[in-house]
Amino acid sequence: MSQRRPTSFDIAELAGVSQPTVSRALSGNPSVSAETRARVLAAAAQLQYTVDKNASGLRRQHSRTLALLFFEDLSPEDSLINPFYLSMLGSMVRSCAARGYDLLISFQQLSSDWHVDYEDSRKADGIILLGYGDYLLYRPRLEKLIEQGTHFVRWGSPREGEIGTTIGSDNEGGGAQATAHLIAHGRRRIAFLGSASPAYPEILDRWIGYRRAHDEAALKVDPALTVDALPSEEDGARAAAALLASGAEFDAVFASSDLAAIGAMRVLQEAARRVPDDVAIVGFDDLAAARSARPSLTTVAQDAQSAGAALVEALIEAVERGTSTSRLLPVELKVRGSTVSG
Amino acid sequence: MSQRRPTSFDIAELAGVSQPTVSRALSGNPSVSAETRARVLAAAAQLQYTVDKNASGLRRQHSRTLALLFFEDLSPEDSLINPFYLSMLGSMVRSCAARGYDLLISFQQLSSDWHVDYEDSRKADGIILLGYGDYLLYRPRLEKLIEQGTHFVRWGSPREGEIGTTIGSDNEGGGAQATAHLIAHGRRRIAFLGSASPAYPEILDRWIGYRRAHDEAALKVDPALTVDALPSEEDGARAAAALLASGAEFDAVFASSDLAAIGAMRVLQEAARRVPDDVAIVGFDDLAAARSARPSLTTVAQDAQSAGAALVEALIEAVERGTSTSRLLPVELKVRGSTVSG
DNA sequence: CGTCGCTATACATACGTATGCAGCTTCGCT
DNA sequence: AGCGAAGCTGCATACGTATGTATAGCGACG
Repeated sequence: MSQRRPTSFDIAELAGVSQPTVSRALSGNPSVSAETRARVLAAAAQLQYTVDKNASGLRRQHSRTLALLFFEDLSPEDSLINPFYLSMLGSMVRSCAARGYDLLISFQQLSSDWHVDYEDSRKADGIILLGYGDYLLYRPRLEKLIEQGTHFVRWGSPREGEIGTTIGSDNEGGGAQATAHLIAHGRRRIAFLGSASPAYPEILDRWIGYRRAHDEAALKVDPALTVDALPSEEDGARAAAALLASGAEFDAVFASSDLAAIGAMRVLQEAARRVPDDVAIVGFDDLAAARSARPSLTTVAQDAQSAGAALVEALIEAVERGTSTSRLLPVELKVRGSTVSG
Repeated sequence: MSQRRPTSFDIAELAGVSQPTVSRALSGNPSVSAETRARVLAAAAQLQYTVDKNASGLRRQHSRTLALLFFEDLSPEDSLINPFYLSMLGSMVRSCAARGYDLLISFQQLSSDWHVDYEDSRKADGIILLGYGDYLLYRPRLEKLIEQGTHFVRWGSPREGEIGTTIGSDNEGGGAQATAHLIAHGRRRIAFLGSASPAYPEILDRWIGYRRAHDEAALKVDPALTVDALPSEEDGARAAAALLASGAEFDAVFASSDLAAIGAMRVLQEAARRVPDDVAIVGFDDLAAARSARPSLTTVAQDAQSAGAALVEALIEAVERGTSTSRLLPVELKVRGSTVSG
């Protein structure tokens, strides 16, 4: 019953033309007459013909496939991907589909050997890199990719001296906005939950924005109020606990991620600090969880839809035209219940 | 600088053997002597050779790639994938990698034409189907897949009369457990937020469990307490509002998904019903959001890790051996603050 | 000592497509 | 009418791999 699947030769025979003509007709080559094209299309439809992508890829030396590579330092086993990346997934898939590309997906431990051989093995024409992780571990891999001539685009912090094409949010601007918002509402001792280390450039940028807002308000940044926290609920909780234990005074928290903010909010509430009366909290990302937190979380929204689309567009541009440009995406402060009552 | 990538002929020349010997050596064919194999492997490593998967796939007529197909009725634009599916993603990717398969990812609107041509176009050897949607729309597509001889596995409700290989949680058992738990804590008027319609077999099964638990406790099910709700926060909120508006008395809610439960909890709290004192709430899925809800949400946990692995294993079995078996995965009730105080 | 059998390798080929090139037809221009 | 050009189409081929079949080498046994 299930016959051998039809090839372009079968279409050719049915349409009364040669196989090359079938190939040209289907690919929209203008040297095929309209009448012939119509016959070929009809035959193809009749036999439910689809191009064999293996053969096509072999012949054309590219696959019209992009590889999406998540990598994480943390959570080696349960590999919980950062929800923000996940929310990009939809728009990446849609953008790929709109451009006729497929999307291959994969995880890597940053600490692993990282044989990024999708492009090597011709399964993908280019790679989208997505992940938090120690930049000092990360950067040498990027250098190797460039050396190999691999097309890739990454989500990160586009700034001077960055390597490769980088798409990212305006982290510094977002950090400044968030902090300025807190200052405008009378907060003076604002803790930063994140890391001012160059190992995490995105978070560093948010911290730079935090500092800039202080400068602009002629306030001093107290180093005791900066506590390391990776973007996870557990780490945010841990950092908030450490902050409480340190005895430092603070009337606001700017967390470098929503997850950390939510973890911190839980710990602070359990310690009987009222949010936002005693402590105002701002996060970063605008995950769904930010909206459903109680109180709802004021946060700097990154536009995951645009981000995913921008990554795909940039990579396709790199693959097809060899050029590509880094981009900085705007962010937007969403004011909610964790900073203003009511 | 960036030379033409090496082929098996280059390896052959370097190792002083023929191209077929290279192919056999790399694929572990036992007819190659250990000494020759070692020479070939060394040459391959030296040139950083990787097999061209297009050529390999063309020759072998399969791609060692699986396609993952999300489809949704709802949210056509922002395409928010159900978080539970997303949490399967990790284990699916890992399982694929462990078996040497790649994973291709795609979305479909259930209402669209659904040209599932991944297998047709030889990009994938089989398809994993994941999604909520009206089963009456869904089933004809499955029949077509079977007719085409496509290998596929789907996440759903494995029961009598189901078509194709289906992996799913013990929804009926979970529904019964959740309901029995509420009954055991003295609740007598338990609302069900979901749908008792055959269009959503998983949800129907949860409702059947809900009814069975009532039967076993010699309680009557009040039809007025069953309210339609799709698995989304908005719909859960809407359903809870409808329930309140109906004036029906109830002292517990069993929501057929965590998202709906969280939406309902918010609405009930805003209506000054105390959780769990006035209303106990149980969800289904055990998303991360269930843990961070306030109060934390009692829920029936589905094991996303096992689920993803089981789907991949079943599909690979179908692809490689032509056999495959449906499986029912156990669930576990997680008791938290939304049903018991303290 | 010849032949058989086994092992390890080489030879030849097919998978299905896309494209450079050649050839044919038709038309227009002089 | 003759010639060139342009528009379509067919011919030949290459992409890189995997595998069926043939062959060479070698030891063993009658």
